[in-house]
Amino acid sequence: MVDWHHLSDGERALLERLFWTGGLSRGDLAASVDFSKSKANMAIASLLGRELIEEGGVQPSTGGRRPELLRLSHGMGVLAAIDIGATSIDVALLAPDMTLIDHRSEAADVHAGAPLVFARVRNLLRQMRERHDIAAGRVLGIGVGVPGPVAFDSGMLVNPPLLPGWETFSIRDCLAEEYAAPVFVDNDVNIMALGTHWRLRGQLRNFLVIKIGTGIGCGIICHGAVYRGTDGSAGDVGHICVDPHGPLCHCGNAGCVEAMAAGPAIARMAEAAAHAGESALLKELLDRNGVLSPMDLGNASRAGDAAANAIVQQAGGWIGRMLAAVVNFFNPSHIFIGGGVAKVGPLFLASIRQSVYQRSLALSTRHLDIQYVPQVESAGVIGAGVMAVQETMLAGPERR
Amino acid sequence: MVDWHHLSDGERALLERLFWTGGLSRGDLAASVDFSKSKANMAIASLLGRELIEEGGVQPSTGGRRPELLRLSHGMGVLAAIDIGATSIDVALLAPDMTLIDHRSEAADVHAGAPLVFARVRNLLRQMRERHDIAAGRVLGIGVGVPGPVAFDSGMLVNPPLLPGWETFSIRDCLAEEYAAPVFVDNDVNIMALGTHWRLRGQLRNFLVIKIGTGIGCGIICHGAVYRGTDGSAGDVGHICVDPHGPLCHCGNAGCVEAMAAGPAIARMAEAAAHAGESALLKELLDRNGVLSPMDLGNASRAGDAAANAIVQQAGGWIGRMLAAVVNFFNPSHIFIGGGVAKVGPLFLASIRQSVYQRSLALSTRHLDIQYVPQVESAGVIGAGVMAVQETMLAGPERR
DNA sequence: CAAATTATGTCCGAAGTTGAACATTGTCTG
DNA sequence: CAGACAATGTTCAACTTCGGACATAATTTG
Repeated sequence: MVDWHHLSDGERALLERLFWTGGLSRGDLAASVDFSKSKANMAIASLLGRELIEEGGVQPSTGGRRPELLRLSHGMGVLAAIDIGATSIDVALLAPDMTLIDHRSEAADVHAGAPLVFARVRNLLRQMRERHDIAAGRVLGIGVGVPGPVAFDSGMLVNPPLLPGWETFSIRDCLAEEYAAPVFVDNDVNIMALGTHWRLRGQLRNFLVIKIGTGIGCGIICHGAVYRGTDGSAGDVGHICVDPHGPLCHCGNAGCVEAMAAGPAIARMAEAAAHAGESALLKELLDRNGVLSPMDLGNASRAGDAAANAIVQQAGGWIGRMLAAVVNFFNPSHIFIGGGVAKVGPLFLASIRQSVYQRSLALSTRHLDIQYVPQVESAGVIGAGVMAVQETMLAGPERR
Repeated sequence: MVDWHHLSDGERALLERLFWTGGLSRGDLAASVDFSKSKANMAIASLLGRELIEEGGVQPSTGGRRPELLRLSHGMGVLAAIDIGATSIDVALLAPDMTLIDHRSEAADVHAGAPLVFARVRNLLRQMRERHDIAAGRVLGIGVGVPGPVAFDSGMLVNPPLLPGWETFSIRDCLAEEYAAPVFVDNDVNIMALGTHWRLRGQLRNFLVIKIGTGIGCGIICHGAVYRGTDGSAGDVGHICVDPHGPLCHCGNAGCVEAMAAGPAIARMAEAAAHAGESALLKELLDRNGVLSPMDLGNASRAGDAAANAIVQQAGGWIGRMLAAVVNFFNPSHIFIGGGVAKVGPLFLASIRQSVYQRSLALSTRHLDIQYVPQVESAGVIGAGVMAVQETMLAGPERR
């Protein structure tokens, strides 16, 4: 395997720039890290010699000699990315520039327990490696996203409501049996935020990624880095109270957004509307499937169904109330909304926007942009891959 | 004047450590910035030669030669600190180690307008300088705290509710007429947070300082630095809604904490209780002064007055609801509560604590410490002084 | 008081950094 | 298509910085 340890600070800085920009010419690279041409070239030569970076073809000229693109070398190794969802597992192998080598998404029941789920994960990874002829030793780092609170340093889950029993299972140790590479575990929203951060090329300094599904979580990028808080539980916005007189939440308090506007709450409202005969369309969808999903509600909403629209607007309004509090406190430049419930469509986003802009201070919303997470397939595994690269290659040795 | 410009990165790092620690021996200093002894000694010699630092006496031995303390030299210059309150102005001169050279606190009416207020500020500063024989040129930096939202880069106020008309006045330009030193302006809560951060020697990474007075504001220290948000309005927690069915706030929305638990709301509740005959003690205090202050309410509460206690608990409960939302989102290690309303006493703090712990997630409150700001006189001007030092001496040249 | 301990000061070969000259490879113009 | 021009890549001798070894200094301990 290529030796990517023992990097000097300068070399690491170059790798970091290449990772975030996707590729630069020697001149641009030197300028972007404020190195002299000679210093930069020395480090570049060292990295080229060790095959950590490679030349990636000449770019169009801007009036003189054409610059030669430098980029992270595919030969240096691969990253393994694992994204555990409430009902699915995604496993992928990625090159250091975050291009997908292989990707499998499968339905899975997390209630089967962590050992079974990770036995499957390891199987999938092994199959992928064999298909592409990649030895276990060539895996440089492993990133894992899980739908629950994680103590980042230990990599252990802490009282995960959706993953009962997982708090005693060490994902790190399980994967260490097969891989020497370091394993980093974080919750799915931080992963999503990190992936978004990378896709935006690290341009934004302070933004939020909200994931609305069975629960509601929030990934925070602050000063350009993932913010995890003191106990790693920052961004747990699902239990922010938006109505003291609201319904009781399973957490014991009343009026949590999660109890009023997350997937289950929305489905319940839709089913109630269907039973009450407020919407023939929802009734029809309910009778067909036995349950109503956010997608069903979205279809009804897009078809102009009045009852569906009312539910979507109400849910968006509650989310907006919660976000208004967060915006007043954090003053982010952007909020990206993702998760299953985001699929209910444009009216949901519009309702959230209206509610936030109405309730937040003018100064905080002057430049605030609220939009859906730019959906790409495999967003989860890319975020996990970014974390793996960051923590293994780009962090100082003290983090390894 | 001493030349403190043109510092190398290494020298700046040493100064920064000395500023935050208050003084270190050569060995400790070298270790704390991870320099070799030779490198550190070279920089130390340079700084000593330019009289930016000085030797401050030997410390007790720990078994061998006694270490010689190094500290920022008083001779390098002074900082000017200005803290504008709603009804008072504080002006001070500080040494680089944040010891007070002189300090004046005066009542002032900010409604008289910024030009008049700052004419007085300049007068006070000039008097102080003359008394201590300090030329204007020896002022290294000026820090200003104001009770309203500030665009940090421009130093201008933005739609300040408490300071009408101030948004067109440039504090920076006004002081530049007399001082060549750079001027930094920030809102009073950030200043308070920065001062607290310095008093705790920069130990805490993520914490909040809540100021409850006429309004409610919050200073945020995130990743060890003041977090101001995208538009500089981060921490504006006063208009977080804690009860959608609550009373109308002057901001146009219903149920803002500020409308339910800040100084005016508490006074109103206390006066209502007095008029309703619920408390003889409050009635007596009201009759004596015509109004009721947080201090009056605190005295009644400490005397065991039931009506006063009920009000204090109610207000603390609302503050706690707001903080619970913020804690779920931000997961700080500490929350410090200050401002005039903090004077109502221990029951207020207890009510806040109870409300927060009840409504926040267990994981977030496991290590959470909520207490009053460790009150020292002149906390405001010290915070402003810390900002001045940080932004002038310790920030890279690109910030100046 | 000798030996051990701790802190500080100095030196020098090794390693890193730099700017500027030089080399290379392209475009553009007449 | 020659020659001017422009951007990029490479080399090198002068210069700066570094880290460890060694020397010195002040105390405590036995």
